[in-house]
Amino acid sequence: MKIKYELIKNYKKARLGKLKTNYGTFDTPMFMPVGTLANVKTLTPEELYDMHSAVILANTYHLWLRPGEDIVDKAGGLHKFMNYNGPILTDSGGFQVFSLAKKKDISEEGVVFKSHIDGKKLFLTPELSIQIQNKLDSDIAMSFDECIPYPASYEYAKASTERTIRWAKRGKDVHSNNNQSLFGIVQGGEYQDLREYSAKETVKLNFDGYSIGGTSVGEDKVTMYNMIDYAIKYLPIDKPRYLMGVGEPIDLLEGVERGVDMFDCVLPTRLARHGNAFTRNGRINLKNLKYKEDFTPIEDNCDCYTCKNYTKAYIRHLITCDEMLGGRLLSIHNIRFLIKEMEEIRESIKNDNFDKYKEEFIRQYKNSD
RNA sequence: GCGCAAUUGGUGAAGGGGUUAACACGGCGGAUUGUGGUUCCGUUAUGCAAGGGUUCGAAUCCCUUAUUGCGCC
Repeated sequence: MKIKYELIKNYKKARLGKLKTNYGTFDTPMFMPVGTLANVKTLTPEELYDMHSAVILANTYHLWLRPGEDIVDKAGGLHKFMNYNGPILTDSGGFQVFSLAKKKDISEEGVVFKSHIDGKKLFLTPELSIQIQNKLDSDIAMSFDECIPYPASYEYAKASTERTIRWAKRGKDVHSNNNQSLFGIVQGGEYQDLREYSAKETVKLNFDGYSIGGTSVGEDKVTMYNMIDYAIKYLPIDKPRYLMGVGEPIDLLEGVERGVDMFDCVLPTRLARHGNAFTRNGRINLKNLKYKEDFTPIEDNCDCYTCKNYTKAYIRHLITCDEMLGGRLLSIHNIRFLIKEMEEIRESIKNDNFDKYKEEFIRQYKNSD
């Protein structure tokens, strides 16, 4: 079956909902950790369940190159391949074309670009992206889009946005996995009328959910929040809304306030590997000398495995020595931090005090040390 | 005891009279938003074994001392 979204409650524009999938039912708004190469870097599925993580995000482009969608198919699909019994969303590869192809040639048909592994010439089309995702057998597939750089001229953004809509239709036409839902992606750059146009045209194609893409590509916060506002009012209330690639603690609050249901971001795991941890008082860098003899947990009242068992001084030691356990322990903490934040956000919506929760969270987060 | 050579930061070192002592590693700090796990950026010797001298100018030349290495009695 496809996913089903049920809107439970509104608090102004913020939404409380339930997302029913073949791998369980989950509350929204939610945060989804990124597992590009069929794993959330350094973590096991059991560890993800323990921190109440639900959906994870894997990547079409990366799995297409290695190991190849046929291998995953032979394994019995992505869930069996990676031993994950929660819902999986696959990104389409559109963002990778934007982020890691130095030379790319975008045409109506698709994108020609070079493999980041061996430089081999690749050609990815909307149809191919969907076909690969069908084989990967994720629960949610994403349309193949072009992520517009920032800044971009109006003419470029308009042409690209219109093409992304044609690509969305082409992908939908070949989509053939009845156990997989398909989301459309709103683009439009920073332009209000293009965001509106993109949202309306994408909705006409009748997807199972809608994403807001093309954010967090170098624009300032105000511009990013505007990008959400411009588009989200044209999205149907009975379908999930997913803000792609956004995951700073404050951005989650800003997104929820505007009506976003789902977020994903590499930040908690990437920051972890570089020694950074989220705390209620802002981000800290465990590499800092001041933690050398700090034998307290990252956060005293955090319920994660890391905080219940390890000290800052020990994690600093691991990170300093480039030991993988350091990145693992910090990944556990950082993901749990965002998931816990979402739990509290949902609770605050339920209790009609989201505004107050948001204000208090931001006040504390920015008042670091 | 005599002769020869060496001594530059936390480390490996470049520079053999011209001004701010190269580069690398390490250290310290920052960045990171649909992940190219090894990335990027900033900073880090007011000082060249110590002292004295020559010179407009010395890590670079000279002298003394110390330490280290090699060779010879």
